[in-house]
Amino acid sequence: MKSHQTTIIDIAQKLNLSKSTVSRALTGHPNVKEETRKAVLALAEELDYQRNIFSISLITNKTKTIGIIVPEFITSFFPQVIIGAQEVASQQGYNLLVSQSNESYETEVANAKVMLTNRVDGLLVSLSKETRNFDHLKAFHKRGVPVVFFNRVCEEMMVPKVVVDDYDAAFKAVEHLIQIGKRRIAHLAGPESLAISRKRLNGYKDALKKHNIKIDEDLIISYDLTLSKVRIYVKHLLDNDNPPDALFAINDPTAIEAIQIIKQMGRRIPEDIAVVGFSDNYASSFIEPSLTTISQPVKEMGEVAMQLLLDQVDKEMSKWKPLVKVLNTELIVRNSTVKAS
Amino acid sequence: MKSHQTTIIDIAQKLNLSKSTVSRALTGHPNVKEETRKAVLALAEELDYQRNIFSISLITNKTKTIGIIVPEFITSFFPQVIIGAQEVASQQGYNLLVSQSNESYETEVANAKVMLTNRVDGLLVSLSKETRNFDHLKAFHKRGVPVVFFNRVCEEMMVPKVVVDDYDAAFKAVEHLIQIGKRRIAHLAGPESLAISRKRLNGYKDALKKHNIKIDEDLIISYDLTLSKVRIYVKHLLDNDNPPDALFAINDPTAIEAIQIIKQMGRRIPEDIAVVGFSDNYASSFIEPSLTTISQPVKEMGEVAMQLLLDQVDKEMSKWKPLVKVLNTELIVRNSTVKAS
DNA sequence: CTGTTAGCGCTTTCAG
DNA sequence: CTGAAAGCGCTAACAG
Repeated sequence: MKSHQTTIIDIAQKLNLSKSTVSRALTGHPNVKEETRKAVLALAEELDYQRNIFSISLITNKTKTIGIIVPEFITSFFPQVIIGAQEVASQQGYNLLVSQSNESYETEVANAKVMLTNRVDGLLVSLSKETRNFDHLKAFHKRGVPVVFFNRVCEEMMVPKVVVDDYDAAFKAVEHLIQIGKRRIAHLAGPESLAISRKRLNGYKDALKKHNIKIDEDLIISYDLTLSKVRIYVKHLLDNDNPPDALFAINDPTAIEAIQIIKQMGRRIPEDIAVVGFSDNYASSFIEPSLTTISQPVKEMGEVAMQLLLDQVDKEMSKWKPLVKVLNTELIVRNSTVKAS
Repeated sequence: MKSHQTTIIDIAQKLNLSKSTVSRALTGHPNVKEETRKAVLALAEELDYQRNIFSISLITNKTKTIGIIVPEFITSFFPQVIIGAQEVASQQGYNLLVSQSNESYETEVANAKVMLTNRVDGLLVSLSKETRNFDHLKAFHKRGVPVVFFNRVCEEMMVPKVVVDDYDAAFKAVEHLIQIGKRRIAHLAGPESLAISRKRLNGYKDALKKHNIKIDEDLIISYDLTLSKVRIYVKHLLDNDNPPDALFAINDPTAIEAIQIIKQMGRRIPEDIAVVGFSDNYASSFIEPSLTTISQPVKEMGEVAMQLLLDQVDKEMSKWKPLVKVLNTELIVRNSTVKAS
């Protein structure tokens, strides 16, 4: 005795109606006698009828589902973006298929394939740190499925993107360090493959230039975001004849890791070395000392990205516009640079 | 010029074969001449053919998709469970449809509906703090879709569950506080609707009983997990003639919040008041003082839950077994109870 | 307002 | 080994 799903046919038979009439009643088509409609709706309710999404998708070639691929959701950044995206999507009748690449290119490709197989109507992506080839994402365009990037964007694809002004934010962060009197400012940078790494690095460099501080390449360390490696770099920087008096980290998890190591090494923050992060993660306000950082409007980022994407869905490809939205950032000054009095 | 998806018919025509033969070649059916198979596979590759999942689901009534509903993914707990679940699922050819209830009963119901509409083959759930009615989940059973709970389980449904021994873990935590000399131990408990709240509360009480400490109901505060309210309760507890000398919090986010407030109030941790949490979140090791807590095998929880679920999928309902797996916990002693020497 | 018919793309008998 | 035909559940013309 297998459980049978109620179908339109079941309802049609019991009510002695044609399938099409039942279908019309169920979909709110005008040409149905009020009485008939009520009878159908009542029976549908009673039998717990549920439209079969597959037959509909088979006909319409639409799924009302948006895919989203993020690098990770251990730190609070991406989850909050997802919350924003989720909200906008469900308002407009779309579901979200969420997956995480785990910062691996291979997994990202696999995820993309799943999205393609499940025929998402659109795709939201923030790239893994390893991604340098974008064929798996271009495949969506070949199929007429719009793609929108956020945070970690692909520069070679002309599609909508939602970012913050990473250059400007980094500039602000470093200038802040200079203003509190720091001169030897180190930068723990991200991998060059990511545009955000390059932009933040440029902001760092230009802030130094503006204040006539010579750029010391020894103070710039580019790493692959594997947190366990931060220890090596921080030790390398501090166990030096001429150690830095400040550290600008590519992101908050890196900064938090660095702070712990600096403390273990017995240096004072911010007196010996000030620290600035990027993104204002959940933990950044209560690590000790609390972390000065750049806050990004995370939820808004998800909302805007989803809206940009939904604006493309259902439009012809030729009408797609590669809009780039730049959201505002804010420097949050905390104890890792300026001690509370 | 709309983009046309390659179909079996396209391939059949170009190769002058029947649809069925192409289909057989594509699905690895034995009765196909090697030569034919190769030709089909080659052309499929060339034309970037992709099986239409809807027609298949329409026939098989399966989606190879598992749904998972969690209360939130801001703290690191649930994301890590999801990672474990994801891994097991994809190994066995299943995709994951992730959604979060945001601790709201209504949203959980809406999410469940989405899962039902998308015809997931199985559902993994950790309940929202508000959920007291389970009709939206029982609906899955009516449709022959298996459900497995983890962490926040539903006691009235006889389905597989993956939990830790919350009673025992709480007992261990409180006994640890007693062993370091604490006697007035407060408990910031979770809402009564959640079984984990009740079990941890019982563990707390029984540990006190075992050591002949009278239970003081004034020291037990049950709250709804809204972090912003922790301030009120901690103040209430400490601004007292006879304040507690220890606090056992229902979970780590609560404990972390409490620690910050206790510090702001100028009390010393652990001398004046020791703090213990539950779950070993990402931030717990680096808050200051670092948090003594109960660690749960989060990733394993996801893996086991998914395996239990997949064991039901494809089996007849009559053969489902409501296994309950209890995973091991470990007390992690850190500076919030015992100062590092 | 209602019924009939023809598919959406695929798998699965049943015949060779 | 291959082909023809039926049909999964629904919608969308086309006729009344």
